Amino acid sequence: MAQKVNPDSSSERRLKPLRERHRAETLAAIAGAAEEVFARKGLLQARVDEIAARAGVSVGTVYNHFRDRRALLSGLVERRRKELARKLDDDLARSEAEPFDAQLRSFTRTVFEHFESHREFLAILLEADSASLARPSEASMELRKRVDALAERGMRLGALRRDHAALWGTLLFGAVRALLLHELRNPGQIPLAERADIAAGFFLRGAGGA
Amino acid sequence: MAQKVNPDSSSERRLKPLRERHRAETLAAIAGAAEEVFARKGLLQARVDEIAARAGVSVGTVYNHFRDRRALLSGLVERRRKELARKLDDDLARSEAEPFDAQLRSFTRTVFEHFESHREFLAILLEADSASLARPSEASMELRKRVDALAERGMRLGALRRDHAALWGTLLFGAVRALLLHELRNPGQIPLAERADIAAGFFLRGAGGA
Amino acid sequence: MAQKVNPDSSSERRLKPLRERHRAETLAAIAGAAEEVFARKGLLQARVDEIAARAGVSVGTVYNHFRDRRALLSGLVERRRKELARKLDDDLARSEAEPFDAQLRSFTRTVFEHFESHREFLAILLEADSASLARPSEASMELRKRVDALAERGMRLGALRRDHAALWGTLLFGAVRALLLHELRNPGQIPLAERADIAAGFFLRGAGGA
Amino acid sequence: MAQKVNPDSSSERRLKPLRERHRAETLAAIAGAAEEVFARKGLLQARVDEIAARAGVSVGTVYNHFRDRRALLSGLVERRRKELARKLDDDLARSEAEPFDAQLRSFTRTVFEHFESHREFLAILLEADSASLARPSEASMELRKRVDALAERGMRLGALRRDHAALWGTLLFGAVRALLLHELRNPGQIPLAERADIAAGFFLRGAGGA
DNA sequence: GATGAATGAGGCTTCATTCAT
DNA sequence: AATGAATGAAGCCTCATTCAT
Repeated sequence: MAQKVNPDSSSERRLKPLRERHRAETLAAIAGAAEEVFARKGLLQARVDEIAARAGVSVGTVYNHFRDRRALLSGLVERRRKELARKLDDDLARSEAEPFDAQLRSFTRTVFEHFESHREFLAILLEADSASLARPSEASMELRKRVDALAERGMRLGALRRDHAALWGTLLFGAVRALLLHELRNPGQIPLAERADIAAGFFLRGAGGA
Repeated sequence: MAQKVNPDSSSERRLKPLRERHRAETLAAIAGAAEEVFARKGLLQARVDEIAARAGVSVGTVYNHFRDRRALLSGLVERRRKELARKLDDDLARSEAEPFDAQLRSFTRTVFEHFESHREFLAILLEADSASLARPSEASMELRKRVDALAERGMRLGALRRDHAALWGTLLFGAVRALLLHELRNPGQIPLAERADIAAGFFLRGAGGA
Repeated sequence: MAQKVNPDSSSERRLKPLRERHRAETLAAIAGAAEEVFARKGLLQARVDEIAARAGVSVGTVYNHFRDRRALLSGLVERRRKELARKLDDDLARSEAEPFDAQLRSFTRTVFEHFESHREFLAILLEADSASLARPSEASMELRKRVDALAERGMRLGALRRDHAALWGTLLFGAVRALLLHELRNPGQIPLAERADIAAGFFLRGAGGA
Repeated sequence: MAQKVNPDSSSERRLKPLRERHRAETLAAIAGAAEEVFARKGLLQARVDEIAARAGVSVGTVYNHFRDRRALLSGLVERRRKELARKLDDDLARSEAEPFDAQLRSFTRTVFEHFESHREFLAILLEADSASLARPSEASMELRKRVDALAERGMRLGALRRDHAALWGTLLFGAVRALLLHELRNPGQIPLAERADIAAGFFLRGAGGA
């Protein structure tokens, strides 16, 4: 393959990506550290300089990447939520043809898996969600859209009743959240796969008798 | 026997109760103000100064009644939780003989009513609940006991399945919480009584189709 | 003996002394508590309300007896110093005819005995002495007068040199103070009587060889 | 070997030392200001704000260098004590071969000189010494070691009696302290050199007659 | 860009003192 | 004269943010 190289710009070409790569690495380090510190200390007590220290950079560097503390936090939250949103989109697309029951289980499973890999940060998401009652974030809305879309499918397929259409999303979310909290407080008690099934089963059939 | 009552000494007798009454009033004023300010500004941003000002007392007075900011907040939360716990006890006692379905509706109704009368403070309870993931408060445990007791009754009456006995409490709580959040974000959309019925219905039967 | 009693005023006569006696008791209780608390917590950290509590009275009562915190403290110090001054006066008068050597030992012994009976408060006196470098208190001057009078006697009797007349008082005080401090830090190591002798001996002859 | 020195990179090399130098200057400014303010206002009344202002820095900067007010104060005291300890070590080494009489005078002279150059801070040292009766600081112990070492020499040389070996250090300290206090209250009355001689003379021979 | 010392507004808490009862 | 809740000025300390190097 012929390489079209402009000798003069080659170093420049490489330079930028290099810098960008380095920039990205720094950013990732900060984000990772922030995630950990926010998770460990809580939204209130997490301090910027501790995040910087844990990321192995100076405070100044943190502020070169994020406008302020608020931006750092919300950036993180949004990032994780978008990640989850993407996964859920894949999921919804993949399971389109399956019966609703399977779609629902796939959905809850994806959610539980996502939290499993960022378990530490879970507390933050739960907290942030409650703390900003007034103004649900954009990413939070994005998530809601997926849940609502799933609920809509369920109703279309006749798997969900239509009597409280507007609430199914909220309630599915609530059931998942409750199990996540349970898992946080009683770690390792119920295997992930089962948790997903329980959430889906409860959402569909409730706790009612035989 | 003739009672030798010195009318002047009665003032002495009344002295202590009077002070105590006044002290209690001050306490109530502080608690009320704190509830409002914490609710309006959030757990993070509420300032002791502002609470004192709104209560019409000086900062020092706040600290005469609460060791520190933390104690003020947790005191409030505990107080409200205990209040609710008491109401739920009454409720459980009153509805003992009724069918489980009715007991459950009564229970959820009491919870919604409680939050309705302290709507401003609701955000705090929800927040505080998540924020203290590690160490659920005593009062929080008290509430859980009531939910678990109700679930136990349900299972005894054959109204609830036994397959996930340990989770029913958590899930009922989750459903109620979800509807509370929905109400907070869409105020006045669903009447209280109906909310209670929806929560109970969903818990028993899920969202699954006809 | 005929008692000349005015029947109308008799109750009044007894009343006043009674009240005064009671007043004196309260005062003593406060002073005692203050002495203890100042000694235990230090001049800086001793709090008025703790003193009141330990005296078994309310804060208000403390302020009925002392203008302010400063007056309470200096009152105490002055009181103890005056007590010591009185004892030293007795001492000086009693030992007037004895040889200087004996007078000196008697003097130091009285000082050590005084501190022995208020050991806890000793730290305060030492502290207060240094702390108020600028303005030695009136009572402090009173004490100095006694020491200086003793030194003057010593010189008159030819027992003390005259080369540094103005300093003997200071140096005697210094020697006594040093031994008091030693005792505080190594309690019970040297019996009181010996301490007095050591101080007197050192003051007269120094530490120099045979 | 040719040294490839990039002049531009030298600035990088100098960067850290420069900052460190500046940091050290700030520290010195704070320490100096603290010394002055503590001396002028007293251990009790000196405020951190004022120290910062006088040092020409913000409060925060003070706290970047000292954990808290207590650390600031004890840091200062320790620093001065260590300084004196070093001087005394030099002194003890230098005068080793001289007769004890001369060693002693050299010792006291060094102490008086030290206080002369930090006269303002003297009050603090005297105060701090009494205030911390319970727990003599490390540096305070260091000083005691020097005095005790000197006393030990004196006894070895037969210049000091052995009857109260353990007390000579304490008593020498006491004599010096007494003269310092005298100087503070009657400034300029006795020249420094003479003060040192008086202290030494008194310690060796006492105040006793011809 | 990275660094990290400096900044200083902002919040919490204390505690001597007052005063209505 | 005693009480003790209320007062609020005063201090300490934190920590997000800036900026000179």
